[in-house]
Amino acid sequence: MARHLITSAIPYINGIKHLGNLVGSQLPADLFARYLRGRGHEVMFICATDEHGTPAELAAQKAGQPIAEFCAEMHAVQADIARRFGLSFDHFGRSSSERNRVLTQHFAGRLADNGYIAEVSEKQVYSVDDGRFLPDRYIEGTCPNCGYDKARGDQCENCTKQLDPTDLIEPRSAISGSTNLEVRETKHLYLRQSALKDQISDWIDSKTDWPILTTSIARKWLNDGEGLQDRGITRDLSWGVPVRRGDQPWPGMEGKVFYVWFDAPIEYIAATAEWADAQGLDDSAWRRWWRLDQGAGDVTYTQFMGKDNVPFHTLSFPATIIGSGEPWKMVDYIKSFNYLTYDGGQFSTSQGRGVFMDQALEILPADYWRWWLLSHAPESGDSEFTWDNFQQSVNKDLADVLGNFISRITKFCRSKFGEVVPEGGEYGPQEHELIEAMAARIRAYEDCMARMEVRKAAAELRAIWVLGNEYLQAAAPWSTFKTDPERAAMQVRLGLNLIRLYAVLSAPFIPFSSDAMLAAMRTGQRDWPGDVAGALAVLPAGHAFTVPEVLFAKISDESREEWQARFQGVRG
RNA sequence: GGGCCUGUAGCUCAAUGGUCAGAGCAGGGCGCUCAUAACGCCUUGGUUGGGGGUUCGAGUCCCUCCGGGCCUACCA
Repeated sequence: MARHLITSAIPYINGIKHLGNLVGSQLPADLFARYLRGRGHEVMFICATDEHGTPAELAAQKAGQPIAEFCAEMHAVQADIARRFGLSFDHFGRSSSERNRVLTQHFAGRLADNGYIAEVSEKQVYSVDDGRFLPDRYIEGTCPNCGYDKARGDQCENCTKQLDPTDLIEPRSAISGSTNLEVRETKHLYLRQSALKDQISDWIDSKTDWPILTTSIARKWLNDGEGLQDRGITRDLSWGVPVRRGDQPWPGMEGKVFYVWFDAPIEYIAATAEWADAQGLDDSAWRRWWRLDQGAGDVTYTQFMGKDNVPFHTLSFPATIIGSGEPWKMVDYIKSFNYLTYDGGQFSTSQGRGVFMDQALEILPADYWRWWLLSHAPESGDSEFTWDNFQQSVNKDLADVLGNFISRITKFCRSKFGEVVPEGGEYGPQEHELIEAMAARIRAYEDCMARMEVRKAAAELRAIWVLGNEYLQAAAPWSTFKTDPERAAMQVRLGLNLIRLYAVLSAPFIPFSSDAMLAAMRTGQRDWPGDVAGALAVLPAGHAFTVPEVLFAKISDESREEWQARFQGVRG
């Protein structure tokens, strides 16, 4: 039994996430966590909401709520949706927690003590009417290059030219439209990543088994231009972790907060502490996951994230940890994902394009989404969601291959033997062949899971389901029943046991259906099958079961067309 | 502009430089009748984006051209 720490990139607080966000981090992390738990390992699966930053403040403002209230509400909403998607976090924390405030300030203090913090004075655009400094992209104006009148301060979306806010002609606040802008001097703390570059670079080089997507992004940032640059870790905002040097004030930094990307990864640690608090445990309970000097030496730590998060997890956060000089657990494996696109374009939170998590659950059970998303996870490149493909895959895999298998065996049993596992008969060559084939498939499935090859794991699981149909076809209990009822009984008994086995094996992908299958078989025995023959004898003759309702209703053409139309345009 | 990823059957994807480039779906044929008109078996289908090169051997390595995507450091 091993100990696995798993974190999913923490979703931003400003709204309900779409399916692209889900498949890029939380869902595969959940798959992995459920699998490892199923294998009997000790798992700590952590997620949280990422609550700081300008977009959160603006979203709250737009909603007409105080920021703290807005975040509390949105956190509850996201937590509820996550639960309904079956995301099995041990704790779903909040980056605005007291635990994170203390830890973030602690790390900053340690970094300063070790000489990895620089104070830098810089000039930034201040909007007098908004009463706030504006990040570059919140300044709009006319592009000096192409004349586009909605160019942003960081880049013109029309001609793609990189811009500085001061390049813009007639600049205005993207928040209020105010042109009452001025350049003000402000002081910020910078994390001296450049001083840690060699250590980070060596560390990345040691990770030879990481996905290319992960290491290539890291190397690009390490080696591009003049190499890894220092990064500002404070902002002039009111909502965030107040800048302090450990538990001491930080002279000259009054009224400023830490940059959201500085405190967000620290929340992985803080959320584990929040978990301990919620469980009524003391600090040693979470430190044994995070401190190498307090029991985390045998922990394997895996992070899941979309590719846009990779620089922060391969560079900034490691810089924070290394720079602290303290023995914190660092990540062992980073599984990163490309993007899921929607019907040829991008999912877009701002434009409401695509399917959002709450909407997805309104129209179909979570397992439908889980299965499709995971079996089409964007691992080697971006992958595309289309309603046609979704309907076809889900109907074929879940309804026809798995669901119908369960129907045919349970209903056949009921009609010939009643709702009880029948007695009699002994295995012949077909059964031994099945067991052998099953064992090989399960091993392949385990290998894929261990390597976090999500799509391949899904394909193996599906092949395992197919074995059941192949067996039934070959064994044909409906024929043997006529001449050799005992043999038919043995075949049906094996078929019923396959359902339980499938429930156990499928649980990481489709946990709700897995529960329904076990409930129908009236068993709670969900041990991972070490010995396949034994696993197929768990339900003994005489064991009562219930023929389940249709587990996976098919998606009709009418529904598909309706949803296709509904989600084409703007959310609403 | 620079960098990275990607291009394989109608579709979605596999393939440590080494048998005849493989699966699933879709298409075609046959079988079965327990089952959600489901399942099983067989089968059609590819000049691996184009062109050069290295090699005994290239989907895989190199060069070049074409197409798609992403990143480029103050959104997170």
